[in-house]
Amino acid sequence: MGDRRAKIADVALLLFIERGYHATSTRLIAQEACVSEGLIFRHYTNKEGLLKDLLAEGGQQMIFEIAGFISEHDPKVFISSIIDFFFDVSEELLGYWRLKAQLEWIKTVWEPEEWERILRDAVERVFRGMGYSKYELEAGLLLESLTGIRYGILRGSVEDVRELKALVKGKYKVI
Amino acid sequence: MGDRRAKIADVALLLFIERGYHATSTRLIAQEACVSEGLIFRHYTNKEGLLKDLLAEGGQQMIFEIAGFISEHDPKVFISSIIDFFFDVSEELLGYWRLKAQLEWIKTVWEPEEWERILRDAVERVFRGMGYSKYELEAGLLLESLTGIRYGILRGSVEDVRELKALVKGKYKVI
Amino acid sequence: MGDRRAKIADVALLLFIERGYHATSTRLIAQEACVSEGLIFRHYTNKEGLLKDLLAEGGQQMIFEIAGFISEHDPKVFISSIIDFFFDVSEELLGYWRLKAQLEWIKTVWEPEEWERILRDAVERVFRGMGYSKYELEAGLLLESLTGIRYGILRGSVEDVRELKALVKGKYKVI
Amino acid sequence: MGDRRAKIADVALLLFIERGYHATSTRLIAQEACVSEGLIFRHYTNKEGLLKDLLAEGGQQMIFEIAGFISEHDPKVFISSIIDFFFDVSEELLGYWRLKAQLEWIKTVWEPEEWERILRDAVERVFRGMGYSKYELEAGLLLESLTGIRYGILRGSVEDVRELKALVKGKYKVI
DNA sequence: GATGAATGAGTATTCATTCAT
DNA sequence: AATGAATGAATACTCATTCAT
Repeated sequence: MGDRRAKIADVALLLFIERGYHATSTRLIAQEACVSEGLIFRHYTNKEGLLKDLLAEGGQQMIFEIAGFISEHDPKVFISSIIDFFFDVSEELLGYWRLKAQLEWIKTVWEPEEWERILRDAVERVFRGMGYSKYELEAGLLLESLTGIRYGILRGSVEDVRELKALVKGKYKVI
Repeated sequence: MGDRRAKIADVALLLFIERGYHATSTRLIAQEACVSEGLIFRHYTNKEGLLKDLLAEGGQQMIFEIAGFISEHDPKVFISSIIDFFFDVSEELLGYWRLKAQLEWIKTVWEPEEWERILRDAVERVFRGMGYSKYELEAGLLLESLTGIRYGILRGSVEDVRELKALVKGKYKVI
Repeated sequence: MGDRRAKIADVALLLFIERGYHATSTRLIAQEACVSEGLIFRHYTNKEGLLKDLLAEGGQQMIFEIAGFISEHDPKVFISSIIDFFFDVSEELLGYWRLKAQLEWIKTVWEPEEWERILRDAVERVFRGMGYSKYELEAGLLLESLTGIRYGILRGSVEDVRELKALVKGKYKVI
Repeated sequence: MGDRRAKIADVALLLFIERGYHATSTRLIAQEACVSEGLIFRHYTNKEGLLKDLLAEGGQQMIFEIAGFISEHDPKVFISSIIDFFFDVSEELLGYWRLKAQLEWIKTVWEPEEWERILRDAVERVFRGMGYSKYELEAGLLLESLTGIRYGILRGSVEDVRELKALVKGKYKVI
């Protein structure tokens, strides 16, 4: 009953995160999703196809979230928003982040996702607008630092997320 | 000739990084190391044992590198050193970083390595010594940001490493 | 549109010949015939049932072709006709021949088809009528040789079919 | 104990003949050969590799058998020998013949084996030496007919092999 | 220490077939 | 008559690991 394809995707995301993509067998996915193993391959060409689908969907949601503040004109509001974006990991996208984090290190050459390029462009534009001469460097620093923090949050090594966010916003004088 | 065990370890590290731990077969390791597959299991109980050994050895080297600045009393020198530590990835430890990055996201519960605890303690101590009231938060911010930057360096998303380091040192007024 | 059953049969025959019976999936048949996979099993109980149907239909056509000369009384005309029959593979029966050739070697015990028995009986009768003492042997020689030639034609190892036919007819003095 | 690789090859040949290449699973081969399924793939890259090996080995034996009469100068002896070659299927090569017969019809484009080319060249040379103007045609007729007869023998449709051979030799006046 | 043949459990994927619609 | 989602068993092949030598 209902959408088995979605069920497969949900279960797969969960398992990929827990055990890693390679360590998760299609048999396990099928068992946990209560479907036959064959059904996975009717809905997705490949195990890799299933993975890519998961990543693509997450990427789309990411772009949607970013769209909310990307055209903000007030630099202070923009920077505050982007800090929120990295600190407040929505339940929905939590899986995507973890999956991405896991896969990023396997392929030798890393290719930024679309949303990452969009974000970097926007941050650079804002910093240039604020008169920074080294706006690219400043953008890089902000984004890499925020990414590091987000990884810390995902990993659980950041104890007080709210306070840390306040600290970062303070450094950028946007609170 | 000579130390086949070391050859196995070297090759394994390289392959684990390139293709991922799970996607690297012991057969491939043996082939690339020009030894028999059986020999791997004479030197290491397991494929997992080989992995753990690699991580442990890297961790030891990490502690050794940290030891160079951990007891530094001058806060400025200390902070400058820790920034150097994260920015200047020694050729030798590059593999360890990549391997760690890859594996960090598979286990659900993340356990900090010994060197990570040592480092955090030291940073907190220094910040407290400098009179920061929220020294733990400041330590967290520095470490997560630097980790993010290091990941950025590893994956190639930081264009000008030297300039970025100068920028960070400038922010902490240690240059 | 119209006769989907026939469409399935046509496509199946083609694919069985090209790729072999076992290497042809019902899915592929369905795709190429532009019908759903399920429909195959409405019209034929089995994949094997489909195969048997194809063979049976070919066998019937074979009998029909043979009927044209089987009751010929003049031995010269009869022999000439049977040589024509083996040399001039009608477009329609080409698929049947190929399919038969392919399957003949899989079952350990080979059972001659009805048309093969009819043919052998007729040839033996004619040779006996011509006064051959070893008419069975002569019939066997003619039929096995012609079968060999037909296989040669099918696989393309006979370069000049027309000339070879003339040669054979000459040997039997029926030209 | 002993040569498991040879055991695998023997069993595989037998099964391929009985049930057909595609209908024979590697699992079955392993079971019948009393080895693990994995071992097949240590000795042969592929199931197809195993098949090719079988065919290649048979082809080599074929060339060896042909070598016995290929340089015969007396046309009568040569023709007599080649007829023997097709009529007296050695126990050892029986499997090869059946396997070849089975596979010949699956691939669309048929490529003659080395021994087939050697044989055809030799027969043409002999017929030319005998003064036949259409020596190529005569060679083709002999070879295709003999192939047909051999298939008949393999299939069991030739009742008295010895007598048929005498009949053929008589036609070519080599007895 | 070192080999390489051997294994058995496991892998992703495909198969013919069924069945509710 | 016709579909297409769904299945479970089977497929070729790979894996980490063992063990006699």
